[in-house]
This record gives sequence, C-alpha cells and structure tokens, in this order.
Amino acid sequence: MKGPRLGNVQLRIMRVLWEKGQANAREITEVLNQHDPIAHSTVQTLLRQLEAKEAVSHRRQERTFVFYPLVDEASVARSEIRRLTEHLFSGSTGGLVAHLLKEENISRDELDEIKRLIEAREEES
Amino acid sequence: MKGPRLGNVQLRIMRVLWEKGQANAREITEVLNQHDPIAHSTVQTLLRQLEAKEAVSHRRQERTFVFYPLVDEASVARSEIRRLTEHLFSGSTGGLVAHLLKEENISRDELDEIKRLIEAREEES
DNA sequence: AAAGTAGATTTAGTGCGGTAAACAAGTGGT
DNA sequence: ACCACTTGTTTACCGCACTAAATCTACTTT
Repeated sequence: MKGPRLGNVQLRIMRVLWEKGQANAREITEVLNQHDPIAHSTVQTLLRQLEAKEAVSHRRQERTFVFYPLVDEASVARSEIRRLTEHLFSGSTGGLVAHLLKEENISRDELDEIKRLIEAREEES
Repeated sequence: MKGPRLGNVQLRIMRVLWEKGQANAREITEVLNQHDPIAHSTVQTLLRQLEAKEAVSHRRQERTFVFYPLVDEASVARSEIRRLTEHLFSGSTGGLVAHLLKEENISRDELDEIKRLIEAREEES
C-alpha cells in the first residue's frame, strides 16, 4: 500500500507493534491505557481496520490473535512527513527542518546527534 | 485556538491566504484549480468551516467577502508537527529531525542552510 | 452441568473533511 | 422588465477515525 493514512490512535497501536514486534489485542490495550483510557473493544475495532488496509496482520496462537506489523515505521513516517511538507512547506523537506531548528525545542544532545548526521551525510556524497 | 486541526484542502486554502494576506473565495478557487479541479461551492463550504473554528475571518467589501487568516503559519505548522512527533517519535523533535536527515532527500543548499541554523542556535545558548 | 471468563465479531453512533448540487438574492446588460 | 451571472447560504451525502456496547463462541472453573 502506497500511503497508508493512519489516525492518531492507529499510529499508537502501530508503535506498540513496532516496538514489541508482535502483540495480542489485550497487551496493546494495556499499553495504550497507560496513557489514555480506551476500551478494549475499541482497540479491537482499530486492529480490524488496520488489517483491512493491510497495515497489520495476525496469526492465531492457541485461541488468541497475535498481531504483527506489515508496514515498517520508516515508511509510515515518510508518508506522514510527505503530507506535512506537501501541504505546509511546498514539498521542501529542508524547509521543514529549518522550521524545526528555528521554532522547536531541541536538546543539546539531540543537536549534537544532528550535527553528526549532517557530517555523515556530507561524507557520502 | 490551541491546535486547529486542519485537513489537506483546508491547509491549501490557508496557504493561499498566508501568501496573499487576504483573498475572496473566487480567487482562492482559482488558485486551487491550478493544481486540482475543485468546485467553487466546495471552497466556500471549507471557508465556512475554517471560519467556524476561528482559523479565518472575513469582512464584506462591496458585495463579496474578503477572507483573511486569524492563525499564522508558524503556529499551525507547530501544532501539526507536534501531532507528528507525539504519535510517531514519542514527542522528540530531535527524533524527527534525525529521521529526516537519514531518510529524506535534502539538497546541498538546504543542508548548508541547516548547518548555518545549527551554528546560530549554538551561539545563543 | 452451570456459571464465569476471555476472546472475537457484529452493530451502531458521532464528528469531521471533502464533495458539490440546489436555492436565494442582488447586479448588470439588452 | 427580464435574463444571465455572481455571490452567498442551505442542505445532503460519502468515507473514515474513533468510540464502545452487545453478542457470539469457546474454554475454565466450581
């Protein structure tokens, strides 16, 4: 699937799966409940929707479904970022980065990491 | 308004207004039509919705409405980015930047600009 | 066997973005 | 005076994210 548009809660479910590799519905509900209360049936509905758009799949284990991601984090991030840059920065990724550096708080450590990445990037080209 | 969640087309309308400062519905429709065909009444409906959530307002001029933005681009960008980082990068802006540098194409010019911004930022702290 | 429990499936309802036709009202030309 | 055109307003529909109760199903416990 090209750009699987995901909602906020759907994204949080995906993140649980990316982190754990796999999980059943109950485990996901518990993780999500640590942040915001959510009904188990809601999580199940969303898992079904995610499955319908081929973002996750499941296999039966004993009598519960174990879900696992079909799309990886980087590609979802990419398409979300693309949406953002398209509609707010005329498609320029650099414009987005510039905005981030100007307007957002970034810790010193993260800044160092970023510098490292830039240098790494300059090497290769 | 804290986080005025805007849709894709709503964002494109806002961008026209940010660029021009103000515009009537017809002008907006024409700009949008340069990219994708859209009915004039659709634009009017969206302007109405944007007005309902206090993202734009209008004043009457002769017999047409001239719309102007109530929220500025940077703050909308900020809240959209917040949504993205919250749900994909555990709230870490640095994580987003790191992803961008690793996974996205950024031109050499933009890279230089980014370096300049990092240095500027280091100075001030 | 009955009751309880846990999981999956069905069904339902709200809100919103996007789409646009249909309708109303005033303006300008012939 | 009438007709076309422009502009704004009302109304309607679709799809989807989110919400969650209700129900079905199968296993466990007593």
